[in-house]
Amino acid sequence: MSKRLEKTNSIIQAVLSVLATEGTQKLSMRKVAEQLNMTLSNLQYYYKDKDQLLVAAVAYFFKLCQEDVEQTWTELKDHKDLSLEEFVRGMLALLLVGPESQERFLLFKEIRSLALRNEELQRAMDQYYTDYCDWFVTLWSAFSSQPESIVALLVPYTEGYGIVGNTLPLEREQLIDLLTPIILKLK
Amino acid sequence: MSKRLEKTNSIIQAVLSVLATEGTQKLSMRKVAEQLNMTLSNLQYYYKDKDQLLVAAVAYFFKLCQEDVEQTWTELKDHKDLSLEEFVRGMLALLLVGPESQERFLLFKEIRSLALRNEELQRAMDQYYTDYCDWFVTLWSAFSSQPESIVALLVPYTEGYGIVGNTLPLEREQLIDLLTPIILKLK
DNA sequence: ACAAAATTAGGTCAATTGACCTAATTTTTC
DNA sequence: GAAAAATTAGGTCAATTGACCTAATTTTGT
Repeated sequence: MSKRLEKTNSIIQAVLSVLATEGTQKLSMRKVAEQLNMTLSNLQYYYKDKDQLLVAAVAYFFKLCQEDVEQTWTELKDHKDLSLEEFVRGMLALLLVGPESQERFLLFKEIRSLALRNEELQRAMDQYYTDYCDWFVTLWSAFSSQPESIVALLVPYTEGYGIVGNTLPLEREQLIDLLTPIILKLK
Repeated sequence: MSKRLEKTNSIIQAVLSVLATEGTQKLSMRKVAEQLNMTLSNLQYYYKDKDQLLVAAVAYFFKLCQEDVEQTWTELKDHKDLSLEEFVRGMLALLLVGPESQERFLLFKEIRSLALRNEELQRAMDQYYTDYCDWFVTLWSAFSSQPESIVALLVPYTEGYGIVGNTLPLEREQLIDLLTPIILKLK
């Protein structure tokens, strides 16, 4: 990894850190530089304006998420002794993020908030979700003849769960019990 | 309705209008006053700071939504001649909002963005969703013995659909075809 | 050692914003 | 018609922010 790449990565991590701890409204170039013990000038040497910084940070974040899902998928797949049902339950447990992934989901919310009035970010997010769905379809196609249905069910559901999950009349475990047979029937 | 109430209502409508057209970041006391052809001083005569204004606006918005929901409730009640399947399909068609309800959904997103770093608004939203789920459970309990499951399925799904609905591998009609039998099986 | 890359220091500038304030005037209410 | 409520006018003040700039210095790669 080139020095420049190392640096831009650390910058972007600082952006995400500020975003997670203080939110969109308080995210400024100065604050990011401060967190890195870096000069504002130097930060601007790498990202000449805030927009470029945000776009880069969002791209980085999406890449991280995709890698996470990919890793869990292969881990579950390597578990040859898992039944299909156990596999589905494992995926659901991953997707219906509990309090452990709170920060990540908080970041999702902040980024959504940023993208709301930023066309470039909006496009980037749409692209991310499209790619994510495509990829997810190919994964499920190993188990089902209608992977599109599974994806079209799971992706919006997990998004929505992150928003209203704590106000539902069922607990997370019950949701997994509810969803698992539905997925299994989409063979 | 008292004069004061009329005025505060018009103020709050202006807040929502600015929120819908320009978004959270560009919402300022001055802009709201400007939209009302009102002095900043006068606006501050009614709401002494921005927080009070936001809290009032969000409460108003939720009340509107609740009223909508209530109206749909009575409309559904009057339609006694619908088959269960038609009923479910109709409900799904309503919930999977198309471009027609864009503005309302945009407002939802903006308010979510506001609430992200405002505990009072956060509590208000949670309360709104909880009430909404309760109401929805009572509605479905007329058709199913597990209305909680239906609600726990539909509410997050429709939330998520509003976010990622346009990037899914299935069209809206196909989604309704997919979801209807799932709901019908939860009897 | 030399050139390029990275970094610091230190600034300017215009714009926005929330929070305050007072005095005068108009409108409403009773 | 008098008191209360609503409204205007006009301001101040401190803080933040993004964007921009230049000159000097240090670090790194080769």
